[in-house]
Order: sequence, then C-alpha cells, then structure tokens
Amino acid sequence: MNQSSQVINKISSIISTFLSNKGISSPEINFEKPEVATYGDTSTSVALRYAKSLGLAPTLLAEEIVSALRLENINEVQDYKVEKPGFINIYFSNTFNKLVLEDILKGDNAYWDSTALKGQTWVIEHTSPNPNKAMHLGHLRNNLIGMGLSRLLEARGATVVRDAIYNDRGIAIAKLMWGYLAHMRATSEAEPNIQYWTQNKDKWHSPESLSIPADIFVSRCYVMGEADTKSSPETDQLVRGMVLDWENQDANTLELWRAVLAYSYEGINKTLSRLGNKWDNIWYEHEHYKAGKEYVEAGLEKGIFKRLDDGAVLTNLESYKLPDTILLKNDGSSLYITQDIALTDLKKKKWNADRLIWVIGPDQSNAMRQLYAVCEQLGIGKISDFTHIPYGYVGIKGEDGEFKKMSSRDGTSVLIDELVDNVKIKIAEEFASSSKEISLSDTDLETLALAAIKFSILKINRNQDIAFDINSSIAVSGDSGIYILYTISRLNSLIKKAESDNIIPSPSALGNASELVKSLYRYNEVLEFAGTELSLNPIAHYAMEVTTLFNSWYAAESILNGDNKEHKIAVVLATRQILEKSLGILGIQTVESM
RNA sequence: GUCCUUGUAGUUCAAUGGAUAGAACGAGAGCCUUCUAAGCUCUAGAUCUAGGUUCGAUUCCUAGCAGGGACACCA
Repeated sequence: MNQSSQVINKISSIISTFLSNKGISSPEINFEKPEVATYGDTSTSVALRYAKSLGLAPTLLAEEIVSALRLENINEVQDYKVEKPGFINIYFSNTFNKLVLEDILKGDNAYWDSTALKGQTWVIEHTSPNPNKAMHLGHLRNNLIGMGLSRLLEARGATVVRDAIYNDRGIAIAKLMWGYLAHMRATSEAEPNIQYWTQNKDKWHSPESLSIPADIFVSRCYVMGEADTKSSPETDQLVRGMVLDWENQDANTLELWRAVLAYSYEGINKTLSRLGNKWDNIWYEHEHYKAGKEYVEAGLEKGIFKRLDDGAVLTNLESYKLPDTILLKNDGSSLYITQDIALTDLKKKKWNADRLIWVIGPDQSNAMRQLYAVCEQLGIGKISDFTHIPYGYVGIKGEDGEFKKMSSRDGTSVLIDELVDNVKIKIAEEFASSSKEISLSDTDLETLALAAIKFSILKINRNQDIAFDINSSIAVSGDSGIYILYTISRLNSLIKKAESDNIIPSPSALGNASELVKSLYRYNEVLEFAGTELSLNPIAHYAMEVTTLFNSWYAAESILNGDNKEHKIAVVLATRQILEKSLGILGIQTVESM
C-alpha cells in the first residue's frame, strides 16, 4: 500500500467510525474529484447520503463529520469545507503532493501493483480473424479493445489468457481454395483441379510472384471463388464436394487446404504483429467442431433441450427470457453455438478460468446470451462467469455525413494496413512542414501513426459507432495520441537536460504544480474504475488530462531554472512515468523525441 | 411485433446519481531573442420529447420520437 492512498483510507475510516457510532451499519464512503478546483481536491457526499436516515440536515451532519476529522489532525490535509447542499470538500496540503511523488518515483512495487484481481484467471477471446478476408477497421477496434482489456486486467493483478478462434473449415474455406485453384494459375496450361495442382504447384501464383501482400492475395482468391459459385451451379456443386472431401480426410484436399491457409495466416500475422497483437492460444475449428454434439446429446438426456419432429434440437430458455435457438440441425450437423458450447467448456477447464470474456461485435449479443444460458444449464459455468464485450461498428462517413457500414463489395472497406500507411504519410507531411531540425525514422513514423490511430479509437466509449472519415478521422493535433507523444518527448528532453545539469530529483512539500500532481495521484483510481467497467476510454481521457495539465504548467513555469528545480524535475519524472503507464495499457508506444 | 443498443455545442467525442455539463476540431483574439509553438492563454456555442423516482437526473424508471443491431436449423 502506498503512502498517498493511506491518507484517503484514514479519512475514510474516521468517517466510517463516526457514522457507525451514529447507528449506520457499514456505511459506504465514496470520494470523487470535484468538477472545479475551488471545491477541493477530493470530495465526499456521505452527509447527503445518510442525513435522512439520521434525521439531520445534510450540512449539519457534514459539519459534525468535519469536526471529527479535525480532531485527528491529518498532516496531509490542509482544510475541510462544508458546501451546500452537504458536500464535504477536502483540500490537501503540499505534504500530500510530496507523498504522491515519492510513491510514483519509488517504482513498481510501491505504486503500481494492484491486488484487486489477484488469484483470478480471466480468459479473453478477441480478434478471431476471418481467414478469407484482409482485416479491416472492425477487426482493428476488436483487437485494440481485446488487447487493451487484457493489459488492464493484468495491471489489476489478474492472470490473463488471450485466445482466438480460427474458423478454418467449411464452405467459406472451400470457396477460397477454389478461387486459388481457378484464378491464381500462372500459366494457361495449369488445370484447375486438385490432383493436377499437387503435381504442379509451381504453375500457380503466390503473393511473392504477384508482389502483393498475402492477405490481399487471399481476399482476391475468396472473392473470385465466391463469385464463381454464385454464377455457376456446377462450380457450386464442386465446392460443396470439396467440403465433403475435406471431411473425409482426402489427402490432396487437405494439402491444398493447408497451403491456402498458410497464405491466410501469413497475411493475418503480418498485420497483427504491426499492432502488437498477442495470443496465448489459438483454437482451430477443425479440431473441435465435432465435440459440441455430445454436449447437446447430454442435454437432451437430462431433458434440458427438446428434439423437434424433424430431428433438430431446440433450447428451452424460457426461464432466461431469451428466444430459443436451434442447437443441432435436422440433418444432425452442428452450428456455431454447438461448437461454442464445447469450446467454452474446453477453455474453462484448460485454464481453470474464473471469468471468460468474448470481445465480439454487437450483432452477436443475442447469440452470446443464448450460449451463456445453455452453458449454465449444462453446468459448464455460471452465467455471471461469462461476459460479452460488444463494441460499436466502425463505418464510413457518407457524403451526407451519415453513418454507412463498410462493405468490401462497394469498395468502402478500409483495411488496417492501408490506414496505418496513410496516417504515416500524413504525419510525415505534417512533420516536413514544421521547421523541425530532428528527422523521423520510419520506425518513429510507424510508432506515431499507431499512437494516433489507437488513441483515436480507444478514447471513444466502446459502444459508440464510429463514423470514419478517411480524411480527418485520425487527429494529429489537439485531442490526439500525437499530442501526448509530443509532450512525452518534451519530458524526455527536460529529463536529459536535468541530468547534464546535475539536478537530482527530489519531491518537496514546498513545491508547486499541485494540480498536476493531484491528477497523477488519480492513476490508481482511474485504473480501478476502468477495470470494473471493463472500459478503456477512461484511461485515454485520463492520459489527456495529465498531458494538458502538464503543458499548461510547462508554459507558465520555467522548470530547469529558479527555485525548487529538484522538486520540479521530480514532477516531470513522475508525469512521464504515469503517461507511459497509461499509454502502455492502451498499447501505445512512445518515441524518444519528435 | 419482441429484445438489445445509441441519441449531448456546427463537427468528433467526455461526464462513478452530485456542485457552474467538460475537451478537441472548426470560428474569432492574443503568446516564440529564454527548457521542443504538433504547444499555451482568452471569447462564442449543446443534454431528442413528455412524465416519474430523488435533497439532487445527461445518468435510474415509464411512454414516445429517431438511428443501428438481433430474432430457430447461415457463418
């Protein structure tokens, strides 16, 4: 426990004791940051909350609480004030600021280690890519949320397992295989059949031979393959036959399947590694797609599900107030939900998971609730162990300013790589016109572009739809990731200069920048809030707040000159620490200078 | 039709049931012989409607209006 939190805990326990003595059993004491600084550094509304049950006017109760607090003489508090209608506003002294800075500069153990979720294992499924399409902005948002949440949960002490599922079998993959076979022939003599292909693979194109990225290569194959099945019933038959051949483990079909998927994974991995993606485990549909049926049969025996006249199996979710859904088709084959039941049990057992999270689009929300209910009925876990994290669509801003869904068919689908590359160009142009002396490496440009993109997505509440304007959506000034990175490079430069001037950082109770320091103190509080909400935008907004406060201070104060240099450079160090930690959770890396 | 979700300055977004609804972009006015002006300071500008609960509602409840999504053998 760090020193600064102990101050709050002490205040809290004094109030708690006071209210208990008055007859309130286990009172809840809340603190919040007032809107305006004149209302103090922190504030509690306990008096408003309990005045009625104690039969006292709120301001009177507040006064009594303040008297009790004054008796204790807490060093770090300068003053308490009661404000109508009954708030108790607390003003910290500079001693408090000194403690905050000491805590932060002491490093990891003292300040950062949260034990809130210690001992818990969370499994978080995110970014399950579609093997036959290049990844677009929807996947980007999924990935940023999934990776961000897993870092946030880790920061709160949980053991986190990140996983994803590849839907690597079925009709869509067969279309992809056909598209490759029929349309990626390098010479006209190549025959579009599997047998021929296995003997003459060099007569087919690869991403390298066409000089295009693997994901684009795969997308093209799929689009052409699908078009063929639509226009020609014979091809459609043939593709369906490929699915059967695959299920019967036909060696040649499996070989083609592996070859095509290898391109697919190559493309996916290239894009995702750019983003800093990490999975601890990948589930492949072909490994478990049959297992779900047994769970459904077991449920039938227990009378949880019922078999319809045509042989299909239906849920009974009346007690959950959910619409029923089919678990097994009338031909006995399985559906998404069938496989997900098995997968959920696998996940839970493999990691002995306490909580399971799915980061998946909002269109799945009904299906997710059905899945969770069925899993509870089958005894796989409690419904409260399962959480769906939906997120709003990423669309395109239309001519009329309206939100339009992206569609690869209309060519309005924006790919992740395309976006990153465009933003890099934009930043480079901005930089070139800015009369700076330093030059930016390509690595720096990539870092900056990713910072701008990640921040602009994560600062938005995840349930909001985003209408993307390709020309202006990624801000490089103002409320942006670039603004924060720019500020960090200012901090870096100050720290370097302080080192060469031999200024030893040392927090002082006489120091200034108190508003900034008090906002640094809120880091843990923000993490806790974000963690309970499973939401990342509070962290983004917090980082912005710290940055803005620093820049205002920086503009008004000469940091490396005058009195108190040691204190001021301690503030600078602590600010950098907090900003880097916050950005770290968002998956944003920084540049040394820009 | 039922269920879920969203509605806040011109625009893009904030706001744990709290106090004077915050930022950014855009608009207007200033600030570089001094630590990085991608910065700082100031000005103008908003809670979809109607009820209710509460000391207090952008937030919770009810009913509307408007957008988006889901609704049984697709993936």
